Amino acid sequence: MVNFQELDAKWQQAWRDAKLFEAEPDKRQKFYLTVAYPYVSGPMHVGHGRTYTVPDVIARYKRMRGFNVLFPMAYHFTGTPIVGAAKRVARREPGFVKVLTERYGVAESELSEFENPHHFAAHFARESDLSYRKGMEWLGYSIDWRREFTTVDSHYQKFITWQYRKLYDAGLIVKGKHPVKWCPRCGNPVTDHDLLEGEGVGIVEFTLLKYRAGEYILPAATLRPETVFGVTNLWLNPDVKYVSAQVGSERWIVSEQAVEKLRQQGYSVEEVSPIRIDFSWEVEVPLTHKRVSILPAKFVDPDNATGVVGSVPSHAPYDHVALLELQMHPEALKPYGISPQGVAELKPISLIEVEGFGESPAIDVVDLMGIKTQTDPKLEEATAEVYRNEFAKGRMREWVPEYGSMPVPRAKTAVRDDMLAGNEAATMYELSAKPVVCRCNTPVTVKVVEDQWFLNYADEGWKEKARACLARMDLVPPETRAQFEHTISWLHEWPCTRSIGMGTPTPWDPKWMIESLSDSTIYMAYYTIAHILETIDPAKLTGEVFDYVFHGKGDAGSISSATNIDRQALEQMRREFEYWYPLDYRMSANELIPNHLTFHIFHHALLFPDRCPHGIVSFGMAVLEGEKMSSSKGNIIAINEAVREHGADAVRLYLMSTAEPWQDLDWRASDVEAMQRNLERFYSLAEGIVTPPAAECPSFAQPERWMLSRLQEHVRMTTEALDAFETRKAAQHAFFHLMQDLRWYTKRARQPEARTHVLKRVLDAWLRLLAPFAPHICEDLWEHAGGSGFISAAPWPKVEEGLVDKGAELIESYLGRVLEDVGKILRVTKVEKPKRVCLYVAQDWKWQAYRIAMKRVEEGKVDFGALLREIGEKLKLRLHKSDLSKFLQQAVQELRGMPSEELEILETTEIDELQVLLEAADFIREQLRVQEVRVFKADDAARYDPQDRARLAVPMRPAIFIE
RNA sequence: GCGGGGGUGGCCGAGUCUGGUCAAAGGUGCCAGCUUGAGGGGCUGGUCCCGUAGGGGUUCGCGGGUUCAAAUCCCGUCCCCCGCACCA
Repeated sequence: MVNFQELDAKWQQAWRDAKLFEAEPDKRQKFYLTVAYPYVSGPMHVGHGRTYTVPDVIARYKRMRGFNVLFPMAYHFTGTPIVGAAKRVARREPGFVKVLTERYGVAESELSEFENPHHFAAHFARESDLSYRKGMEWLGYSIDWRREFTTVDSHYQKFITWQYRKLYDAGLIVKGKHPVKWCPRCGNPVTDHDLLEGEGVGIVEFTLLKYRAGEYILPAATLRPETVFGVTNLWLNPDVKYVSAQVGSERWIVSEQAVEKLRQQGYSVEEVSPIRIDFSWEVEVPLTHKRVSILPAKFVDPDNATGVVGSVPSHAPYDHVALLELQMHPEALKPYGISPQGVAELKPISLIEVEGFGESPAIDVVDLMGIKTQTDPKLEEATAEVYRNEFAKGRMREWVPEYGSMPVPRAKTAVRDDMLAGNEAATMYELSAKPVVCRCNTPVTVKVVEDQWFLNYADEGWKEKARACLARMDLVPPETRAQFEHTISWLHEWPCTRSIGMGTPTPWDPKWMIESLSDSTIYMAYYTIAHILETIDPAKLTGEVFDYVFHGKGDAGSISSATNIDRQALEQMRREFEYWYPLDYRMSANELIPNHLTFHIFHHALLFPDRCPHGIVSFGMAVLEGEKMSSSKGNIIAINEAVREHGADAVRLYLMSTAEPWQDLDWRASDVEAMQRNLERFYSLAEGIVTPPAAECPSFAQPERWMLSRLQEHVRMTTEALDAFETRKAAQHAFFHLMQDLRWYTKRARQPEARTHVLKRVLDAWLRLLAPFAPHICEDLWEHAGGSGFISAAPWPKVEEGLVDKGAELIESYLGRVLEDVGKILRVTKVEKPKRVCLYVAQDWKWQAYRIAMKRVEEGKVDFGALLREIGEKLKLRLHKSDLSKFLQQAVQELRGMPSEELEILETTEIDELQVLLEAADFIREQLRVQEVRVFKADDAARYDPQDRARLAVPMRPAIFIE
């Protein structure tokens, strides 16, 4: 049994000692690839294992192809989740603490240190046995660790400062306001990680339509401003406490609960006093200036927006049902002094037409769902149904002034914008669902943050640059291009600063931090100089330094004297950057295309216009036994545990051979175990090949020619696959398919010396093909086999065209088919122990006729009669026309179904069936476990053929007789 | 809804662009035989249905079409997954 753990450690140490992966600029062609650095909010799990093994395999492959490869790694600390996790420790949340202590091996006594986010992050980045650094080392990644950094290092912060100064100076950063989820008690914005309840809840924008009633304004909240043309009345809830308040220069009436929310959203709200609603008021609808009455409705929720709602019964199920109830129970109106007659006369006004619905979609849906009261919970669903259909398929009706026949989405924004412009409306944000509760147990609200900074991805000039960059890029898989293009068009202002979390202070407004996605767009450039920067006092890293290194501005001498940085260090950085950049391939998750990866393109297009990245490889997701993983809940397989159990190479090979990088990967423990066994088998097989002394090179027989030809095929396929990042396909050829061919060969081989020679030759190439996937085992076997140096630095095998032998392959598949046919017969006839197998190969005239037919088939249409005549004349056959015709019919049909490639091989190969079968007779006998195999020509008068089978013989298909 | 991707044998998945070698690679699971100190490992064979001669039948979400020929091309239809932002 192999001790993989020992073997892994041995070679990892050897690589370290040899500084094998420390990349320095030199004369060779470079290959620079990066993968998204990990966000370290927990241990490295098998999903990360896949993500980071792919670039390592590619890096190792490219190195063997002779490239000078740079593969660096860093850690992302920026943002809030790590801070959030530290807070959870500080609160000693039982579930979270349990995961940390029981699952992730954090000692109880250390917990207090984990209240510090830096400690928390550093622990999972480097310290823990489950950390990324250890995981990557244990997996044997060929990373240049000298360039490692974290995004909160002061050197990195200087780099981000430079980047954002540049963007700011380019006028691509704009100021604005935007709504965030906010915890009033913590006084902070909150993210999903900070929530006790309400994960994934969004923020929706309400338009407040200003209904006028004398001196008052009743701001009715709606998600659908375009329906203002269908308003029949206003709803207020008689059980709700309303207040009047001075909002700017206006006097608003809103629910008590709305006051604080309005304030948080930037409204000045003063002189708040309770007010009794007088339901006899009439109000004036904005835009249409129609006068409508106020009616009581229980469904109006004071906690939702303003607690004032306009009624559009034709298009809002709630409104329709509430109105219906009032019309059926006029007595309910009495306490409010409302005339039942007026209510009875209210009719829904239809203003949107929707295919597949009648006059009023709301009424249709309510009827269909059998909803009777405004407290029916099904109303939510009905509302969603109506909104969805109207938004997707609806058009404004012809009669609607100005907006007539407009599609609903356009009318919606047009009406809103026009009303806002005319001060007939205002905007208010609200959570899309409730409750949303902060971890401090306080309900979350929406706050409008003022003077937020945005990256202006809406800038057309910038978009154009990004598009130009994208157009030159290689995207893997190519289908992602549409997604990138779409994202570039659709992306607009992105809030790039935050008030909480870790990160770099915004250079011109240090109370803000650069947000985490925004500080991870060009760090690939940073890697090129990271190890040199480390030797420099960060205080000296002015903008001029980076201008020189990245843009070649100024000269090293004057910058050196201005900053006191060693001139050589400056020049070296410039050299490194010029050598390595642009980046060759960037790898990341495909779910990041809509932000991270597209930002990456935008920022490069602007800051490194001449050094745009060459390509992006987008990865699929990873799941665990079909289930999603979550590190905060602990239901993950830590990659380090898997490596300890199965060895690095089994894990690597498993991850690479199960799915292509862009496909989703499902980690299945039982399959990983199987892979480990496969590798053990491989190891002992290889040892068996290595051990015997090398044999002289005798002449090759058919099995040898076949094996060496197959090897070339696998070399070719593996190479092509890796060039296309198809790790799965590559692994299939480099491991499984080659293994299978080798099994066949060992059965087929007859001469021991040739066998030893060929096996050693195959293994030499095989180890190198497999080295990117299973580097530890391959190093070990390489050493045993007497290979020179590290296999990690050995040249990649080349296809030896001279060994490609399609004829030998044809013969071997012919043999395989004969064997299969005999096997089939044995099975069907249930003959247990056959005594004798006789094979009859087609007589010469059949072959001659076959070859003529082959030519005609290759030319295209076959005139059967002409073919029959041609053959008759040429061969001067003395046999029944019907025999020839029958044979030809079958032959032509078979030939027609043959792919042209195979037809060509068949045509150019002289194959002597009799000879082939005679030589393979022993082999066939062994395989079928029969006593005797006899081979005849079908027209051999002396043949043994008691059942006259021989007449069935066809070229490439001998007749068979079994006793 | 918008944008992107996908539905293949017990399971995972290749094959689809460029129609024919496709009853459909490979892995895994299951069954049988051999091997071995073992029910563990290795090796060999089988694994849609029927068949005592290499054959036939029915299959690649569903329905239709094009073609000598369709898992592959076209039309329709159902279902699943991912992203839709201020979050890594």
